[in-house]
Amino acid sequence: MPEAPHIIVRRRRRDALPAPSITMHEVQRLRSATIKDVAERAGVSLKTVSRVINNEPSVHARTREKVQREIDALGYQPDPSARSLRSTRAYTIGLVYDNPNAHYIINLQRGVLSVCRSSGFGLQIHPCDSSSPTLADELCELVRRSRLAGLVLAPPMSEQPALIHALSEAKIPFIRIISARKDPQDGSPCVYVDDRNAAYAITEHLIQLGHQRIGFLWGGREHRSSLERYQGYEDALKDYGIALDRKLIVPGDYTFDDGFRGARKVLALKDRPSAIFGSNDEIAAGVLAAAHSDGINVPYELSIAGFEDSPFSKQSWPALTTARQATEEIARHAAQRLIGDLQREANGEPVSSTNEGFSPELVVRGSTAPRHTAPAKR
Amino acid sequence: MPEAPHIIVRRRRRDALPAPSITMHEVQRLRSATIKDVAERAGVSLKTVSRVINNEPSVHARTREKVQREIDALGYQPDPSARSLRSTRAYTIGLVYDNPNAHYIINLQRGVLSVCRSSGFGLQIHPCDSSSPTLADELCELVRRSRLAGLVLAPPMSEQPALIHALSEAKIPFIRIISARKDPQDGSPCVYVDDRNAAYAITEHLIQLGHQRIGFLWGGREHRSSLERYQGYEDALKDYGIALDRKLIVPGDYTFDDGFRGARKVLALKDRPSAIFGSNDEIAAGVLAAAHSDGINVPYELSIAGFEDSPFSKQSWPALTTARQATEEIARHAAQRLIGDLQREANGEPVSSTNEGFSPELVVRGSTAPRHTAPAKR
DNA sequence: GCGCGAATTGACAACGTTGCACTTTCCGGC
DNA sequence: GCCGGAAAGTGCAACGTTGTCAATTCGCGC
Repeated sequence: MPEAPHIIVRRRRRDALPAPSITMHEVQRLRSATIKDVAERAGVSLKTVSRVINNEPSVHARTREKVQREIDALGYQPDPSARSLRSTRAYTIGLVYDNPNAHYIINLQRGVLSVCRSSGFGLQIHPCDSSSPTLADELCELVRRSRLAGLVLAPPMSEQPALIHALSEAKIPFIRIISARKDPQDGSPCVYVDDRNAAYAITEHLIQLGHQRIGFLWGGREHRSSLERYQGYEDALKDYGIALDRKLIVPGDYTFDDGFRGARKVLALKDRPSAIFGSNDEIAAGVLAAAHSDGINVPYELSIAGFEDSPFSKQSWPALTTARQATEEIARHAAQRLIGDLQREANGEPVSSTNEGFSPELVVRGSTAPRHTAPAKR
Repeated sequence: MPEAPHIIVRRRRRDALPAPSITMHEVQRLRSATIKDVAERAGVSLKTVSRVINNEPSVHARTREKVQREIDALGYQPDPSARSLRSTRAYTIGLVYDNPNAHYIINLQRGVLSVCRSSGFGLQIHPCDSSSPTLADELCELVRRSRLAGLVLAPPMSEQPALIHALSEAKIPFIRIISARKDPQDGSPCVYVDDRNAAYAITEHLIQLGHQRIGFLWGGREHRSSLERYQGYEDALKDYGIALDRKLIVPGDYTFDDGFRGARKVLALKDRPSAIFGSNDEIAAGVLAAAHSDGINVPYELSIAGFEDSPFSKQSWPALTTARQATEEIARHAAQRLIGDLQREANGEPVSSTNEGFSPELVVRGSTAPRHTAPAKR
């Protein structure tokens, strides 16, 4: 009976709670599960459970599954303090983003958080200024101070070579979420999103509706995505044999105001476009406002497409045709990869070397229609 | 020699470092001092050092000084993991929210984060399901597991008496952000936002534009704010001697779809309203879409007002008249109050007893106009 | 069956701190 | 000089996890 004294101690602790007003059942629920609980229920040792939690090798598949079942059943989550006290490893990751867009960030957080929860990592959010010259120092300092195991970098930070280089130098593990057509294979791990392909699909959709003169409003150049989206647009025009008209292409940032201004500009042309592709939904919102304020009927006189599938695109009138980015899922995969690599590295296993890719998908809504449609009479 | 094995292990650990390139001195610096080191040098017990660190009483001034000298000499800093594993005090607060609206959440986070940064606290974000029956357990669990010093509760969690009661019972410090006309003085600390007053201002604005028949679309009843906003509406009608017409008042949730449906309903009335007040911007967006789809000109045939000043309200066409909530500032004050109270309590000082209040302010944009204006001709 | 290396699992200590229950010391009043 | 009680200080266990190393089981060729 080697366990007897231990059990007695546990009893004492529980009885020490304000007993009269709390039933045993409630106490059970208030107290969170530990490895010990899982181990007892699964009929294995503490260490084996620990192995399962940390994805360590040399656990039999059957055992692993049995343990995992109990972990799920109990809703067990490892205690970060205890973990980092005992091992030298850290169990919190950082999510680094600038603040382009609340909806995007929230989904990013959701995705990363869901992985963190299921793998027992903590999450530290870190909004920052992507244009700060001391950003690299700031992040190194953050990692050191908060004992972060690694970083998830959102655009545009993920696309700054100097920053990436500094983090590599400092041996800080990270995963980048970037806009790219295919796996860049540049040696640093990333999750890539094929904006170019999605922009192609949007442009193609407009062309197939009969549009030949399609305006394009750029997003900010600090975002790789703006170039990719432009290239998708260009690719489609080329494939369909439509000549590029520079006058229809306007630089700008990912903002409502630039969308408004850019739209005003191309709509003032003698031979104005019958469709405008805004590089994101906010730009498209600006285009929509410009059209409305000029009394141009959307979509009958002007088709408008955005990019991102933000809430705005569903709530505007007409609702925006756009490209849906599975931000939450992308974030989940990024976090998965980072944490997976961290664990594999800790176990001396080789880390993954191929990067995952996503492609946003075309969502057709009311803001695009065939060219030459008569405006609705009211 | 009960300690012998211990010492051997320590040695081994240190020797395991890449020895050739690191001098003993550097190893010392890499490994941070522990209480044990301080205690040995000061010639007192571990516990006494612990007392000094935590400013506990029952330490002789002479001893305290001696220990403090060694702490300074060694540059000792307590290990947060060990600390929070063993003790109850913590230096991280939690931000608890359901997910109504990305923009609101981001601002909440920003405000809380800015205070956390300046006061050396960590922040743990915790999105959750406000309707979960086990929410109270979940939060207690979260606090325990993540060693949180306290919680910032956003609506609607902040308005669930059962939850508040459970947290109080569990002696978990928290601050609530709630919708209330004035300091509720119910004993639990809060920051209150006078939605009623702001809704009054919006309704008054519509009335002053000449509107007499003003539709009102409710938000979700689980939010105290929806009641407050309704009451502000009612107050204004009463003050201006306008009879309440139940047919103009539609229940619903804080959603686009309910805004759309609600608007359709009141706009189908024989004597339809000339203005509609949606309880938030999302509802107002639905109203706007309904108006557009019915070919009703906004604002000339129908004025629309929202509440919240979300990005949508600036980007829609026409832009929405709304009430601006200084969410970030409110969050900042809430966090300030929580952390301030925690520190005061730890120092044995009295905690603050009066609550702070805010009132959103009217923002007039293009979606509201005087009644009887002729529609713009195009 | 048997032996043997590999795969799997387990026992135990240790991470750095604080809570608890003590013991020792100090001090004032008799 | 002794007593009693408060103040000061101590020792030990425990927090929940992982590292080390040893024990057990498995699979397979003979």
